[in-house]
Amino acid sequence: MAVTIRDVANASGVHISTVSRTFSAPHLVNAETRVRVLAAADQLGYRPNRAARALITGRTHNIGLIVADIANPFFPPLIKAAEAQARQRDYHLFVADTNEDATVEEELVRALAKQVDGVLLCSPRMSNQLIERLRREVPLVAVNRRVGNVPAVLMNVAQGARMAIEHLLQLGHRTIALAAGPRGSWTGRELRRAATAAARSGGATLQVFGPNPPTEQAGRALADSLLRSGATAVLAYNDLMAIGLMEELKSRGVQMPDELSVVGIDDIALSRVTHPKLTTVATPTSAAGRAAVDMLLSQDRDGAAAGQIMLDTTLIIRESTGPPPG
Amino acid sequence: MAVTIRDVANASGVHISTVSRTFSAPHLVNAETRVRVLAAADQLGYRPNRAARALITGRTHNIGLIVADIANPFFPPLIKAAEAQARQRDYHLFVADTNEDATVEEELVRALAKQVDGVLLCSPRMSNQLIERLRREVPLVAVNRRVGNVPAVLMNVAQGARMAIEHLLQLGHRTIALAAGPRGSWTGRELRRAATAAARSGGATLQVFGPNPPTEQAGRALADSLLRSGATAVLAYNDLMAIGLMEELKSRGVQMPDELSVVGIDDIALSRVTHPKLTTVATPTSAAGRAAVDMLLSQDRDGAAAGQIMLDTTLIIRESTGPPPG
DNA sequence: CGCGGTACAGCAAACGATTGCAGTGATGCT
DNA sequence: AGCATCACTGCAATCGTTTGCTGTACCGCG
Repeated sequence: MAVTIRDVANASGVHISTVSRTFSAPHLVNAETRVRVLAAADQLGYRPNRAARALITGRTHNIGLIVADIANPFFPPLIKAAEAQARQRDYHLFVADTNEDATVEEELVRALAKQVDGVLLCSPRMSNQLIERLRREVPLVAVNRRVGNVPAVLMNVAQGARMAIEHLLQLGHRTIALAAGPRGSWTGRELRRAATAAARSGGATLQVFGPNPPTEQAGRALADSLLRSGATAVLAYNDLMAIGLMEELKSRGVQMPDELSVVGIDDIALSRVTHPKLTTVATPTSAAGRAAVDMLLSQDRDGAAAGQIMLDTTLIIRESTGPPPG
Repeated sequence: MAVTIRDVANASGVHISTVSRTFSAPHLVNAETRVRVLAAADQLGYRPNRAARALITGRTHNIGLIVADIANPFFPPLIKAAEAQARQRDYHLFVADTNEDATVEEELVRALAKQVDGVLLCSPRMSNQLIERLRREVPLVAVNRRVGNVPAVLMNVAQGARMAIEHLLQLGHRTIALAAGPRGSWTGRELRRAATAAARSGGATLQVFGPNPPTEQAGRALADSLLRSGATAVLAYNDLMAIGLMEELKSRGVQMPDELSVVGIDDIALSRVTHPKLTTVATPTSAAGRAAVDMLLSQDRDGAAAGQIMLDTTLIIRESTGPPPG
């Protein structure tokens, strides 16, 4: 019932190999023949069967994208950009969600390995060791994680953290809290390292709270200890936590930024509509999605390792930061 | 280099067909042989090649999910639920984004048709006629769109609209505005029909503004005409528009809900953190994602049309609605 | 003892494409 | 004229599975 290469061959009076070549190596077939074949093909509505093609060429023209949580607003722009870029290169994108679970993550890579040409691992939670191992089974690009020389697209959160801390120092803050992210997050480690260094060199103390899941919920839960800590400003692992925290504080009547300054990371859409609007470090998620796809595909073609790239972040000052009280 | 069924056959001293049957029809192979094969298989790390399997069985165990805009916060929970449900049934999910473009939509269905067992069409923008035609080329489930007897998962926005309007009537509003959605949206038509009816039967007027793209931007742009219209309450096509509108109004110093009440639809995560918090009609997106996958797969098995299901919505009253001024 | 049945396991033909190789006619060069 | 070259096209093997059919050994039964 489906129209195959054979139908096209019959309809245009040539051998199937000629039809095949019309699509995959047009310069090898006579111009007249080519138009005849193409005419027949689109009159019949022929589309090459990708499974058959994959079987013989070994390339599926699919790529897998694995994220910790599709519903986390950080990811959709990345997914969107990756999908668009992939499609433009005639690739289709599998999307899979691990629910922040490292075990699921591994299983997913393995399950996908055979039916994709490569996998994009976004903010993976698994161990370095495992990533290096999986890399030998399937071409991989890590996003937001540096491990050995595994090809990676990184966002410069260290730089972002520095800018954020310097912004707070400049406002006069001397006791700053860091609402840390989940264990196993590369971004989280970078953040902590850079924030600590920046605070110290500015003569301030940085108090770390965590690890925490990267959720609004977790942000809420932090309100208590934060309030007791005496910190006058908080830098959160991501906007989601920052927003949760702000919600909780607001419900307790804490004025922001007058009583406490809050800075997030990511610049998700949400952060523009909170009250007060969130000061945050914007991460280039769309660019990262595109870059990751490009890196994966070029790696795939060359066989060569594709290196690692680091994308800059930007501090966006809105309304949730101000001078410390008193 | 990859391990195939042949390697497993060699390692366990049986014919490849026996290996194949060990996986796809275990009852046809002797218990002892079976354990031998399984042992060999997982020692070698064998995974059946889905392309080869697809080629002969005609079933890819993939399904396609097409949405208008991945970054629209309405969709990620739906995608997430669909992906989880699919995976549980041993299916993988292709995700594709149309950028709200009906032409891209059609092209995507066609491109995916050959390599999936079915397609989930979420809030499609294309014509009814086209949907019916495509349906003959590939199993389809429409989400948020009723067309003929195409299998569909619907959300009862009519009921939601009714509840919202009644809520506003009860508060005393008599001039209500509807910020309409995009042309070609089934949800939009339902909404308009139900809202108009509910308003009329409550003795109020409903003024329609639109069509508009379903974006924050569009909501912002509506502020002017809305303010001039004399309406004391607005029901928006979705939360995104409602939020955009609120942002714009806030920047002009309009107090909500005192001077104007706003109701959204969808209950996206954002709507809990705006100021004031948005009163909205919650749509069961996760349930819809799961249901759509189930419907697609059962349709696929039975060949029979799978019907249409309608999921209930809930009115969530928060802070953006109150009595009209004066 | 022979016959039918059962329970496995192997054989080989598909599925729909790609691709190295060989064949053909025409053309160019000497 | 003869030979090498070229441009094209056909042939057939191949990718990794599934599955209908055939073969074989064994069992129970009459």
